[in-house]
Amino acid sequence: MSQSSSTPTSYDFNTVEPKWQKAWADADIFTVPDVPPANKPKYYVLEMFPYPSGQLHMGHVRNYALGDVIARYKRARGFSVLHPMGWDAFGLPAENAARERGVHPKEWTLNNIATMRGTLQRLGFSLNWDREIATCLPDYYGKQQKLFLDFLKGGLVERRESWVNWDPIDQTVLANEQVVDGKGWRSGAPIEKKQLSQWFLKITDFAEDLLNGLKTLDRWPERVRTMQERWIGRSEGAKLRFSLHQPPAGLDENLNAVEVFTTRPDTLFGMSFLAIAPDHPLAAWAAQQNPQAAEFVAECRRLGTSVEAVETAEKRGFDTGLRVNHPFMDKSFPVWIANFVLMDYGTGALFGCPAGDQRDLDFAHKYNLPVTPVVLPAGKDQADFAITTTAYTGDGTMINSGFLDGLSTEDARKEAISRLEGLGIGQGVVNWRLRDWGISRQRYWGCPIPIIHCADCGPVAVPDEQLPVELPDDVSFDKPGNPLDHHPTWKHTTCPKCGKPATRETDTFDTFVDSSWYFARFTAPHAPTPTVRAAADGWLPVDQYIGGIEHAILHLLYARFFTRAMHRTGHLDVDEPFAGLFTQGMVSHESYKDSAGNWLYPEEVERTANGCVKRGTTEPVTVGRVEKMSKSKRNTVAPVAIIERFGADTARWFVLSDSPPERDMEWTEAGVAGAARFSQRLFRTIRTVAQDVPTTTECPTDIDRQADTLRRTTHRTIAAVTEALEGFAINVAVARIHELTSALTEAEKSATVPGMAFARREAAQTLCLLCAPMMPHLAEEMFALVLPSAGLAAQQAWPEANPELLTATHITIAVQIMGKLRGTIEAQPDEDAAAVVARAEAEPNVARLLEGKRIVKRVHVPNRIVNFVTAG
RNA sequence: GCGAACUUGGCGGAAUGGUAGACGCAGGAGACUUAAAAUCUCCAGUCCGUAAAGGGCGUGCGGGUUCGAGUCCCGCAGUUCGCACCA
Repeated sequence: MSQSSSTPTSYDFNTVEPKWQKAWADADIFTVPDVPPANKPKYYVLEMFPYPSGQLHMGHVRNYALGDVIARYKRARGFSVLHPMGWDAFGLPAENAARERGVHPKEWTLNNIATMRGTLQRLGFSLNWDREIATCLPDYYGKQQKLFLDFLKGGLVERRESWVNWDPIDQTVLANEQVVDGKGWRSGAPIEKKQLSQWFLKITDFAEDLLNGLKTLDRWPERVRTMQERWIGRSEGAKLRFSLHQPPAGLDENLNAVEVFTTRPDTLFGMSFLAIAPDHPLAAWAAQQNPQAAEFVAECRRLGTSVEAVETAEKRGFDTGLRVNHPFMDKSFPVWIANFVLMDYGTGALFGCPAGDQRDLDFAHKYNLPVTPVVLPAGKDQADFAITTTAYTGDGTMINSGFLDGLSTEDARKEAISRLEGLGIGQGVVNWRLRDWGISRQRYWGCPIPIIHCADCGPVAVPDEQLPVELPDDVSFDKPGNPLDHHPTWKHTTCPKCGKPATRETDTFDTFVDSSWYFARFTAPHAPTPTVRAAADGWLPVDQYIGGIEHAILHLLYARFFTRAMHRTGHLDVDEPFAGLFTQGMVSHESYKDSAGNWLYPEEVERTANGCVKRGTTEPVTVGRVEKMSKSKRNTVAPVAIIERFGADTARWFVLSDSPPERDMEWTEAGVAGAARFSQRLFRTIRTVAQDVPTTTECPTDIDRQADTLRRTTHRTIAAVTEALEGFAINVAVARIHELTSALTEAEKSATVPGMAFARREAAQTLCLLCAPMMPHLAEEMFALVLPSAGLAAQQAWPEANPELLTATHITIAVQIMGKLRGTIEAQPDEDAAAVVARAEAEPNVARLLEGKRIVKRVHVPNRIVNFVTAG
């Protein structure tokens, strides 16, 4: 069979994809101005920017394909769409590469960025590349330093001592997750707790606001809001001071009373001990006095970081011998150091009421401390009520509680607080689990903290005109510790205040700082100030943010905090950065092991009739579980390899096809092949229309029923795909496009009936535009065949469904008896109810089954069902 | 321990309280071909029945609401995720 047309016989993505990418770039259609145009509504689509680890992986492809669908769809719907991309480019892997392979972090990072940018561009994402930023470049991090100094002026920054995990070999601070079983993850050295002076951002200033703001985020997943709510952790209670019962001589006066936080001031009469954290100042004093106390404290610290210590959770304590006075009773109670008391929650001290708290009860049993029930549950008799193995934490009536006796738990709480306030030793307070954000890191590859330390003036802000404080390039990684600290000259400078010799802060920011405001920088990425108000206020908030659930708490909370802090310091005018949040699932794949138990890459495995073997051999391969793609399990598929074999559109189409975007999806060879097959079939179908039907075809007034049916399918598909895209049901949109494609292919058989030429052309043009958000290159190629003079598909308006064509020409109505399907009948849309019910009753099978039965009710739901309810 | 989500064919999944299983993958049968690939057509929850007609059973399990429940309510189980000694 000869193909006389100039169009190729199959869709050749290798030549087509670069062609359209160039056409988009030449037409400059993804660029938007810093200030959103007034004549169009704005829409800001943002995907979480990647860490430049080396290669783009499938998770990125899924994330960015999803975002691109939204961006292209919204553009077609008439929005001015901001869709930028950048790089979260500071971080430890670059330093590890430097130590392991001798590559400079900057070179390593910039090379990775170049590689990954290339892959993103080959995928044809509709990004505004002029806005690209990399957090490791002074142009970005210098503005971040400015923000920090403004926060400092605004009272949102504090310097204070704080406990850190110190790795004595690597000479660095480790995050909790880098400490494994009490040892450094790289060095294996036992980790020490050390106090360091660190910078803190006062996120707790906004605790209430961050909590309340969650209520306004109605386009966020419920579970993310719940996680943040718990993380912020508001609890109401009281703070009160217990004075020491005979304070020992020589004790610091500040330690003469111990302040505790409690949510249950009503249970004060059930107290049997006071417990303090091993890091509590009074514990430190006890440790000085008593070697056994010192030993206990040291042991708690050693176990504090290990996972099993938390899991085994045995309550242990050490009696200091000190005693405190009860605020309401003429009694005193022992002060214990207890391993389950956390220094960084509340005040680092609590009063133990064993009857009302399970932990306190376990502790009391272990050390033979008294248990006094103070809350009597409803329906229980005080005479035979006792607490044995389970504490009672619910509400009830107060007993054994002096002036609180007989009150409800609720009233007792209020009464106890008012008495404490009356005595001047306590008050009702709100306590937060959220703690201030320590941002100092002893690392090289991060944003330098713009502070100069002067012996006379203390820490001094670097003056604005000296920003950015740039990282030096000439650093060495041959010694442990922070290369900035070892650098021969970098840190030596003069004090901006007094002019005397001084040293720079050599700590850098936590990299979470970098990602806390990049969405704002994207609105004016080259401005000399961190933001430009008209740009930031015009584009923000991000209308749709898309990324992984793993950032549900920290990144999203920090970004919400930064936005408020930037608002307070005048850098922008919104409080919530992300109006809509979508969390997409992971990409997973089967895993494989050879007979020796080594992991194999998918391309090393071949499927045969008798199972899987190592490619080119007969060595059997064990097929393991479907798991998240990871380098360690080697169950990864490289996007570049897929693009080369199948094209960008096929890769995009497949990651969007089967699974709903919020769920995990499995990457399969068969699935990609199916996607590739579909793109070819779609192309052939559209090309056939382009060849068969002249572009000038008009809709004839007299149209055949088959043509009319195709038209209705087309318009119903428009409505269905639109609805699916609006609801992020991309897999459903894909299914509807499959259906219209099949209908159009089917229509080739009746190509000559009246009206079919027009119906086919309409369907073909519609298909091009409907699939354009997902397969933009193929869409352009097809669109150019169908409507050669109409310009780019990427610039067309989204198709509109004609309401008159949204109903089918005839409808199948289900006929039920007692809710069970017994037959179907055909009906006109909105046909008269009586006629439909009569026809339903006459349907042979229905009539047969209704014989001898009395119909007590006929339910008719127009265009849907008829249901006969019978009796007897 | 606390909290949340989820549970539908061999698989991924679809379904405003109204014909459960759309669409895809894998599978089966056939057409085309010397053959294969590609492509196309048809079949396909399960059981009874002759692959007909028809019927039974079916959305994790047990109840409930309703003319009608995958969908709403109550209880249970399982899976996954998050937080985890939070006073």
